[in-house]
Amino acid sequence: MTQRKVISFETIRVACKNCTLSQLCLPMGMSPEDVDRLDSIVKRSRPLHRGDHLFRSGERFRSLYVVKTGSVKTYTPSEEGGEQVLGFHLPGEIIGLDAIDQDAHACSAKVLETSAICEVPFQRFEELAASIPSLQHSMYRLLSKEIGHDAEMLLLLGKKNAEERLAAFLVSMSQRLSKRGLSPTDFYLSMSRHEIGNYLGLAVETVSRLFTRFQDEGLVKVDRKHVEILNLPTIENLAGAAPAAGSRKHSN
Amino acid sequence: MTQRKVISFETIRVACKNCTLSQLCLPMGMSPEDVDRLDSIVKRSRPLHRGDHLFRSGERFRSLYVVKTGSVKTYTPSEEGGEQVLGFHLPGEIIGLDAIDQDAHACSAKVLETSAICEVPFQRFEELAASIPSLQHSMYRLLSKEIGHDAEMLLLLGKKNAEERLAAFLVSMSQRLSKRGLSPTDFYLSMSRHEIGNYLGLAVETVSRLFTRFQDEGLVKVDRKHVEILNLPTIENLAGAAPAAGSRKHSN
DNA sequence: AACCCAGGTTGACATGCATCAAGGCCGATT
DNA sequence: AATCGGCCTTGATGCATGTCAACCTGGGTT
Repeated sequence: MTQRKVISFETIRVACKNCTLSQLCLPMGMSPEDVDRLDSIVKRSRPLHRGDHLFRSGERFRSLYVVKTGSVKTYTPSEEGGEQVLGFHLPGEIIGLDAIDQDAHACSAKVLETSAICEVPFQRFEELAASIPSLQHSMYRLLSKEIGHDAEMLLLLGKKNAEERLAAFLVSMSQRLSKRGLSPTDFYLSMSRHEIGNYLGLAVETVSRLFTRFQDEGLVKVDRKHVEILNLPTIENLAGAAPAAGSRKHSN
Repeated sequence: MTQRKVISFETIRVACKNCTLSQLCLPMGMSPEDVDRLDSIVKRSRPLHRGDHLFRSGERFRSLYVVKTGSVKTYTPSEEGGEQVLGFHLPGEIIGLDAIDQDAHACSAKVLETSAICEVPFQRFEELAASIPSLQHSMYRLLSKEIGHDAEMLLLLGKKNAEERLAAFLVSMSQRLSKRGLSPTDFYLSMSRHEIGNYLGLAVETVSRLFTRFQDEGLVKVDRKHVEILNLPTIENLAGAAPAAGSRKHSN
């Protein structure tokens, strides 16, 4: 986002310790020497473009990926062209954790917009982690956090109605972007309505109608991919567990 | 299940290396000495009973739990008594991985039937793992596997209809039980229809109707909690991604 | 500038499943 | 053995959301 005019190779290959994401990425209390060691195994490639794949389902697992700028979606391609979107990944977020177990990727990762991605060869990382307890623990937490996040999605898909799902989606985007120092109320969605619907278990048409409704209710202002959140508290309420009063739905 | 007539304390406190679950639990290639070290940190309690809690949402995270016999459900209790069932845990399966990140349990774990549970104090385990690479790697895989499993559930809740969900549930039970050396086609469900419905994002009534339908179609024989699977291949087909031909549902 | 087209919106309709309601079954309690 | 209560089943009905279809819109191409 904030980039110098002259983009030299050096600028792109900014070290972990200078990365704006370091506080998200690096475990607290890692010594400067350890950071250098970690730094030395991280690969940084030239920017990837919309449609590029980080990896595809079935490929051998080699590396984890960290989004530096841009965004990535992960999805499981199915037989006849259909797919299930598993998640959207914003700067500071890690991709590929689910592949450790089988030593192969079970999902594909596609870049949604021009993005900078760090690649972390897992085997080297694992060796490094073995000698840095705080890194080790950090890795456990990362994996654990992913599990916790998935549990939230389970609740969303299992118990929430369309309105609550889209509200939760907007809140999630808002929170994650603001954590990155970006505006929590004004942002661009890099994914299509189609992909949002797929992710939330809704039809495209439903997503579209809900955006319209939210706008009519003065909760947001939407223009194509540009979203301005006008009334975040109300949206947070909608997203929250509480189903509309009088509904017995899923109180089972 | 297969238990000696005289259940002495010694019998219950069977060491990891003699545990029938050891091949599920222990990473391949751990030396006997390392197994002993692991063994020494595992606590084994007297059997727990239906309704007992391993832990409750909000409690400080201290230990992981492994089901030896019986079954456990995890769930997130919500405001007004409602809950979302996150999973059912059978022998050999681990509980509590999601709590590492926040150092606190975000869900509760309740025993569904008389069960034997191993408790693994996490801090000690982490120290131990740091010095045993294969254990370390095994732990990563465990966490990763959990993430992969959650992704499957996401797909189930996001894209499958009621029939596919119940079929997938039956297939999952069948596979997991058979991996424990139990019958893949004849078993007892320790959870209620209510809990199954909650887990699958369906109303109790729908679950009940589907069991009836499956039985009418000759796929299963159901008597209360006792399930006999008569036509596993067909059920596997139902569970599989493929939605009924002609349906555009969720091909988005 | 005219065209094209993918993505998005909107309307009309269909349906799967939740909801509501009533009754049945079985184990527990006395 | 009679009573009770929890769990399960079955039937009737309604609604949220998927589906189908038509149109709109803006950006890219020639």
